[in-house]
Amino acid sequence: MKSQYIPKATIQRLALYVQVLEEFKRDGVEIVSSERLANSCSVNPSQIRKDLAYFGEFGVRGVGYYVNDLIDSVKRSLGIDRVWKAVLVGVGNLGRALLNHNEFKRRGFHIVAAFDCDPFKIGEEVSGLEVMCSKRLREFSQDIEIGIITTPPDRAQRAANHLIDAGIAGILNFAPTRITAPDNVFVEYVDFFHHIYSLAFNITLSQNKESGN
Amino acid sequence: MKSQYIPKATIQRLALYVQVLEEFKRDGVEIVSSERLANSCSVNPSQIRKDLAYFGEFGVRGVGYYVNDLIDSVKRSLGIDRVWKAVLVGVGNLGRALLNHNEFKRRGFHIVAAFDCDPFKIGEEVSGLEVMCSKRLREFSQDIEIGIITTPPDRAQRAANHLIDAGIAGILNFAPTRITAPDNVFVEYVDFFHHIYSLAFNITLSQNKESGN
DNA sequence: CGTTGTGAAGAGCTTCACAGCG
DNA sequence: CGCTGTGAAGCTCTTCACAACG
Repeated sequence: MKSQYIPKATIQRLALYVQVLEEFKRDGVEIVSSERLANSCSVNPSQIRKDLAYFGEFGVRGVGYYVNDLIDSVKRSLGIDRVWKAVLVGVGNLGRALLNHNEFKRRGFHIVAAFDCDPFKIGEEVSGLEVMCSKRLREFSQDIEIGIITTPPDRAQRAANHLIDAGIAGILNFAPTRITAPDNVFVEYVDFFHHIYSLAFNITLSQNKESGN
Repeated sequence: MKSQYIPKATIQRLALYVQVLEEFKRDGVEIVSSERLANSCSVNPSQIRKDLAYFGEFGVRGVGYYVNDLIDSVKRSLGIDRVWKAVLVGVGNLGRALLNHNEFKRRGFHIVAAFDCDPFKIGEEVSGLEVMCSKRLREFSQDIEIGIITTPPDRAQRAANHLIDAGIAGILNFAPTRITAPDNVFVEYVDFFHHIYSLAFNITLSQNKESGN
């Protein structure tokens, strides 16, 4: 198959598969069937086989998938089989928490610099990095691929502009606001309020259903 | 229209509309057309009109939508026109950052208690709340609707079990692992690594496209 | 024999196009 | 006249069902 167009939803699931497969690996599981993996991910087994088929034939008919090999294959498919260099803009509560979060390094995303425009924060050391003025971002042009925005919403676009000037390839935006970027810069939004709103909606709906009887 | 079944994707977009509409309001915009709102949200205008139609007729033909009224209507539709009581389990870096994050209160989600199973953390005060042993969660049964999990992955299921025992209605899970819960408990996952993986994939793909010519 | 890989069918979501209405 | 609300068309993604094959 090895098709060219891959659904966005497939990519999100692949990230989930990696997570679940790494738990299987930790537990000493060596082989999984699409059915077993599907149960752990709450998706349909065919879905998994189709998702994987976009990238190659990773399984063995009559047997299943070798967990270690499949982890490597999926990581390679996603492009996370190497180190990515990132910078963070906005050293507030959330920014600090992320800088101290070892998981980034463990998963191959190395945060190599931290920026903020608050003069009181500049020069401070957070998690081994000296906080620098956002205007110095351009000096890092050669070095960086992903920018992480953790500023307040009203400064997010300015942070994005600095990152774009520095030639960033992708932006992970934690600020609760839309940002605009040229087409060749990918933007992903992380906003847990959208998730909590979704909870509120579903709970409300189920409560109405109960009392509506 | 006021249909009964509402696509999951619609709910996610409604959360986005609220965000963008509140920015319009801040900027003094009083009326928006579906087209203008659509541009700001990067969606199709018909999509917006259809999404809203699931809940009622909020617009004025020939005019558009009154921003203030629409914010209220969408919030009411989502069930976020009232206060929700929440608790947080896992007072690590991320947990602390969330407890200090005023945005929760501002949006009507009041975190009324914080729990952790580490004896060194119990009794500590974080953002005005005394950290309590997770086993005491049941004492809050009457009072809580949403549980926020910010434990390490290996303790997430235990945290979830405590929350479920306490009769929680929904769980927002920040731990990078799946958790199981009965059908009447809604679970939402927040995992920014899925987003960063998605960036890595798209960047890799576009780079391959360039060099592949 | 059992599980993958995949074309075809089905479901669900998005967009179109225009009637309805202020 | 202009913009909303909506049935119908179009499209994408998911699921089924089974051939392929180790």
